[in-house]
Amino acid sequence: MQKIQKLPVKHFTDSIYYDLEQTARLMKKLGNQVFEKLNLGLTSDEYITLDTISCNAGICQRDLAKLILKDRANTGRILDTLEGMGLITRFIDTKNNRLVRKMGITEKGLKKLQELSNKMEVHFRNTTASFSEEEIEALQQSLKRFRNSIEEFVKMNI
Amino acid sequence: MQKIQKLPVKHFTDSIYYDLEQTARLMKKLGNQVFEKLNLGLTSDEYITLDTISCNAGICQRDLAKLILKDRANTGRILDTLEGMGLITRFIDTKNNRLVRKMGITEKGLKKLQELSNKMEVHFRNTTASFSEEEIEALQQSLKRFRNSIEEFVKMNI
DNA sequence: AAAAATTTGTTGCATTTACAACAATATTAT
DNA sequence: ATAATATTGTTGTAAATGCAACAAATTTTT
Repeated sequence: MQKIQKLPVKHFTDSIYYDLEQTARLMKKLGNQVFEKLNLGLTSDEYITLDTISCNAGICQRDLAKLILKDRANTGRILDTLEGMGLITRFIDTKNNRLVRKMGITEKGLKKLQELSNKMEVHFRNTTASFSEEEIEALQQSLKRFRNSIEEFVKMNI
Repeated sequence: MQKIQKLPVKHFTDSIYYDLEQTARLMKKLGNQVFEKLNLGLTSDEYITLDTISCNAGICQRDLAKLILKDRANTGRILDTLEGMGLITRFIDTKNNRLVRKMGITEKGLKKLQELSNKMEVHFRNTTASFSEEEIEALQQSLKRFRNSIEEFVKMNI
């Protein structure tokens, strides 16, 4: 007798899509609220971008866009802001024989990043207090597998 | 000796936030692309709303907003559209002695919903093919637990 | 009883976002 | 060699989103 695979989605609010989206939204909102409350001088998106640059030295804009989950246009705009604040520097370089704009974090940016990380540490510690490191790790692995399995079906225009 | 709990976040792209957001984004984009490709006459958000109404008869706008993950304003706008298409009806009722606008799906809406579900079935089946029902279920449970644990820290304004 | 706060939905606006079009350059195909 | 395609970043624009302000009604507080 053949095992019948039930459909993965019956109704939206029972689906994996709903759980994923709601959890992600909640996390994002929490981040935004913490940033607003602490009055740090950066939006959470700017902080995320700065952090990502700090551990991806010499990355180009397009590759950065993929990491921070924004399109090229908006990535450029965020970088304009960070550059204007003197937190990053941008320079022309080549990648695969093509001209690209690469960037790196400045001394000032590094200090800002350190400062913000310290200020936020305690706030974020609360949010995952009831989860062990292992549980979080397992969840991340599961999400990555899930993502990999659908990645091929999605046309990314970045 | 005390066990030292490592911080849950070192860098954004290594964090659970990143994995959640990227997975959710990918899923949403896939949904949008399928809807656009199949030319179904509804956006994916409208479909999701219609589906949610269909299994929550007599729900009011605010409660619906929480389910479809939009704020009250945008939920109202989506409902205007669906009502304009004749897929739902809206009526005044009371809830806790307060006047609210409730809604229900129409015959036409039900037919549309059925039609779209059939058309999309095959497309979504592919995307989770490499996952067993049990794995998906486990992931959903994990996400729900995670969500519950942070829910209290987030101020929802809906 | 009066005042303050809460619930619900709508309107308007400012921000964010996505997407297409473009320019410049390099690679690949014919 | 020429044309077609691909990569990268910017600009412009339309749509989506969130948020604050408002109105109407009810509940809670004083």
